[in-house]
Amino acid sequence: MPELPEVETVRTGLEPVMQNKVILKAEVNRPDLRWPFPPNMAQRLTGACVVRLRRRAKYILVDLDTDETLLIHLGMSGRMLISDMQVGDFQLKNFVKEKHDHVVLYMANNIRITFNDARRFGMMDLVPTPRVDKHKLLASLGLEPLGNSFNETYLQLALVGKKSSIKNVLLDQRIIAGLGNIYVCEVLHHAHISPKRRSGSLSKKRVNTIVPIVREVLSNAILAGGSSLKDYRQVDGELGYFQHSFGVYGRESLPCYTDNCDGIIKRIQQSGRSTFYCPTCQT
DNA sequence: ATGGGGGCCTGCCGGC
DNA sequence: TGCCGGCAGGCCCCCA
Repeated sequence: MPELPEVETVRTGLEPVMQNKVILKAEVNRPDLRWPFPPNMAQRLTGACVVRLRRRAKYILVDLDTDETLLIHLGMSGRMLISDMQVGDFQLKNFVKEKHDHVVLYMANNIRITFNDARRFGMMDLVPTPRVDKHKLLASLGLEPLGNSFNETYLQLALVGKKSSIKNVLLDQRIIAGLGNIYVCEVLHHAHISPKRRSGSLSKKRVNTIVPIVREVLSNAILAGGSSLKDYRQVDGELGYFQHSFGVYGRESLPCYTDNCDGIIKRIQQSGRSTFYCPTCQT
């Protein structure tokens, strides 16, 4: 699931239970996710105090007082679970481990944070904090869509002369970092632009409309995530899997929501991935 | 240089 | 009930 808004919601949810807290113990239950964990990850996390949590694109960055940063990506199915524990739980090992609980952090505030990822497309790495931006996976990321540098001129420049479809370009993390399959579909639906359009064929005027729509769609989703984020004690503590209602994604064969449009949502494949759009109002 | 497809994994759902 | 194909919100990597 996790695109930028979901990752931001997870970061927000983790902040109060991790920031300024010491990791008493880290448990690593397998050698890898998508890639091997860094050497001695458990030992390097143990005893570290979390200084702050940041987000870059779909990555969560946990800065530690050891001058290392824990880099986390949730992949397709990664989740963070927050749960209470009794003092000493981590020594007694008496809590129930669910399938795919790959990494467990026992925090000094008697809270346990569990990284669960069925498909294991996620990743974790430990890198020196000053060099985290140079990490192979972060180095080539494009602009944050909610940052100040992302503007009409930037997008025009990024699209000019491009032969690939506007959908694939908006999905390209080297250009805009954080949009995924769902929100690209949503953005293009709002902008009334066909996902099949060659990027270079869009007028400047139409390109310009995309920028505020990206901002709006993402910030609304973050707001929705934030408001669905209850106190972890009241729910199951699962972060990263709240359900939104989407305007076009997943609505194949249903009527288009656009005002005065009587179109029916269609689903096609682009670069092997599903695209949902309205052939009537998206041109 | 860039675009497209394969592959990584497991789970779930619908059809037969 | 069981099996099978298709699908899933990510992204690296290889090939043309």
